[in-house]
Amino acid sequence: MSQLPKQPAEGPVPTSADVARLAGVSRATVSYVLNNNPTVRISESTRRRVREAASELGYVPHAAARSLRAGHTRTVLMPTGDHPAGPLHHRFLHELESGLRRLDYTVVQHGSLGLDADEAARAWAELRPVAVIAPGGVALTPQGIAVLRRSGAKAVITLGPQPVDGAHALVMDQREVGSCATGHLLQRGRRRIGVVMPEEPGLAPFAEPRLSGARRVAADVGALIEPLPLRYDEESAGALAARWRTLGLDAVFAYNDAYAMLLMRALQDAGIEIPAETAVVGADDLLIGRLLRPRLSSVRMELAASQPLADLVDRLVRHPGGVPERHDLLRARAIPRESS
Amino acid sequence: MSQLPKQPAEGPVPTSADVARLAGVSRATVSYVLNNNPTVRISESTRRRVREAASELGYVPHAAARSLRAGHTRTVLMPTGDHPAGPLHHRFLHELESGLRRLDYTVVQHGSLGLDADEAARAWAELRPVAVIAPGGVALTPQGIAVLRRSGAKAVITLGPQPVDGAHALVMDQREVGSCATGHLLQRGRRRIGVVMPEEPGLAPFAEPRLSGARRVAADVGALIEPLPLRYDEESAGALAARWRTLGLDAVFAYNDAYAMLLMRALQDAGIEIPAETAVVGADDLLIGRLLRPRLSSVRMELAASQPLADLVDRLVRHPGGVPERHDLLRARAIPRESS
DNA sequence: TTGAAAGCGATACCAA
DNA sequence: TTGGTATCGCTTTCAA
Repeated sequence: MSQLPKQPAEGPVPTSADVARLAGVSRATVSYVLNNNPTVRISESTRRRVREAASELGYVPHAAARSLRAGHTRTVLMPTGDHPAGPLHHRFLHELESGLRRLDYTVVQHGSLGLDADEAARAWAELRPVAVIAPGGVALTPQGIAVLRRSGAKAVITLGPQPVDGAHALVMDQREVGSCATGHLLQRGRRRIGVVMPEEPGLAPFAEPRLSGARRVAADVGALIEPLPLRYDEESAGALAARWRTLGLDAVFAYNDAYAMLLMRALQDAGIEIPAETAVVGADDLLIGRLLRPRLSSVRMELAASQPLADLVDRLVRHPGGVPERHDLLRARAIPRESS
Repeated sequence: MSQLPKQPAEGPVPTSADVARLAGVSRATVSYVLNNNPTVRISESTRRRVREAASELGYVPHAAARSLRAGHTRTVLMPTGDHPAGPLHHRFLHELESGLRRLDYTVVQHGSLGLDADEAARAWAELRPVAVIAPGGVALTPQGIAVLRRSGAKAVITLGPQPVDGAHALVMDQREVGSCATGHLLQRGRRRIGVVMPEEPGLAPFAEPRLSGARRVAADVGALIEPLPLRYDEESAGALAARWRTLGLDAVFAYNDAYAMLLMRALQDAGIEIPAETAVVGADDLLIGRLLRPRLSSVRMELAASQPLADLVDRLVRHPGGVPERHDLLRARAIPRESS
C-alpha cells in the first residue's frame, strides 16, 4: 500500500509497453482499451486487466508521442500579453478556455514577454498548435501568421480591439466605448469634450479606438474632442487639473473608471465643480466608482457568450481555408450617475 | 517573391527531411547545423546551404518530436486558477516566466477550470513538464504531486499563501499582511479590531491566513479580533455598517483596499466618523485609496525578485530529490494615511 | 479477439 | 566532414 510514497519512484516513466507487459497483452490492446476504440471488440476481462495495470503503474499517456503519431495536435495556443487583463476580459478568456476544453482541445497559454513578434510566432509554431488565439496587445505580423499556417495551424485568430490582416478576428471594438461615452455626454448638452489618453505603454491599442469612436459621434454634431495625455499617477493628474480651466472643456471621458477617479479627485482638489463645471464619465462600471461622491458615471461593457465562440473556433479548425471572418464581441452601454 | 502568400500553402508541414533534401545533405547534418552541435565540424558552405534551405521552406522544428527523442522536455507548466491575479502577482508571474525562458525553458500556462485536482494533474502530466509551478488557488493534492513525479516532473512547486505537503514551496505568507495591518492598528491604540472576511469563494486561502496573522499579534497585547464576513457589494456593506455600533469595534482591517473602500463608504454613510470612531486599514496600497477622503491607510506588499527564483527552479530541476524547500517571498509594510 | 510491425520527426551514435 | 540508422511512445493497419 504505497499510495503516497515518501520518495516517489525516481524510476523511468511508465509507458504503454509497461502496461501491456503487466497486463499480459500487446501494446495495441492497451491502446484500444484506454482509448475506448469502438472499431475493435475487446473482452471485458482483458479491459479490466489493462485498466488495472494502467492505474497500478500510474500510467499517463505521453501527449507528444500521441500527437507525433497522429500527425496533428489538439492544442489551442493563447499567447499572453504583458499587461494584466481586467476582470471582464479575464473571465471571458477562462470561459473560452473551458468551452474549448469541452470540445476536447488542450488550451495552453504562452507568454511572449521579451520576444519580438516573429520569434514569438516561431516559438508557438514549435508546439504545432491547431489554432492560435492572440489577444490584443500581442504582436502578430503577417509573417508570423504565415509561419503558424505553414506549421499546421488551421486557424489563426485575433482577439482584441482591432483585426489583423490575414487572420480571423474576434473584435472587441473599443470605438463602441468611446462613442457610447461621448454620445452620453453630448446628450447631456456638453460640446467641448476631453478624452483621456493613458500614457502607459500597452494601453494605446485600447485608447486610440476609444478616441476615434468619440470623434466619430462628436463630428455628427460639430462638438470638440480634445485628447488629454495622462499618466496614472497623482502628479500627472494634478498637472492636468492645474491647467484645466485654460482648456475650456465642459466634459471629459476619462478612458476608464480608474483614470476617471484619479482625474476627478484632482479636479475636485483644484476647485472644479463636478458635474456642474465639468462632467466626468469613465468606463468599466467598477463598483468603486459608485463609492465616490459624486457617483461616477460609466460605460458598462458586455462580451459575447464564450461557448458559441468556442464552437466557432472549432468550426474554423475543421473547415479551414475560408476567408478571414470577423465577429464583434463587445457591446457598450452608458450608465449615467451623478458625475455627468 | 511570395513572401506573403494570400493563401498560405495548405501543403504538408516541412520536416528536417525536406530541408535535407533541398540542401542536398542528410537529416543528420541538418540537425547538426540547426542546433549548432559543437561536437561535430561542418563546413561553412554546407552550413549556409542548410540554413538557406530551412528558411526557404519556413522550417520550424517539431517540439513534440524533439522531446520524444530527447526523453524529456524543458516545459515548465504553470496551472492558472480561476480568479484574476492582482497586478502585483501578475507582474511577478510574468517576470518569473521571462526568467525561466532566459534559462531556455518553455513556460506554458494551463487552465484547470472545471477539472478536479487529480484530473487536472493528469492533464498536466500528459505534457511531461519538467517542472510544475502551481499558484495558490490551484488545487494540488499529494496524489496529484505523485502523478506528476511519476510522469517525469523533476520539481513540483507551489506558489501561494501556503505550502502543500510534498512539494517545494514559494510562500507568499499572507499572515504577514494581517499582522502588519493589525500591528499598525494596535500601535494607534486600537484594541477591538474587526477583520473583514470576503465571502467570495477563492479568496479564503488569502483571507484565512490574514486573519490568523491578525490574531497572533492581537494575542500578544490581549486585543480583540472579530471576523466580519462581507460580500463585495453595496448591500452587504450597508448591512454591516447598519449594525456597526452594536459590534463595539474601534478599528477594522478590511482584507484589502477594495473591500476597505466599500466598507469605509458604507460606514461614512451610516454616520460613523473615520478614523475618530473607527480606524480603517486596507491592503495592496492601490492608488485609488489615496483618492478617498480620508486617505486610506494600507499595507504595501512586496515580492522577491523573480530572477533568483527562476534560478532556484532551475536548480531544483537539475538536482532533484532533495527535501522540499520553503522560500518566503512576501514582505509587508504598513502605509499609514488618514483613515487610521 | 489479439498481436506484430510500420511510421510520425528529430537526434546521436557509429561508420565511412 | 558527412551519412545511415536505431530510437523515443504511441496509434493503426494488416494478419493471424
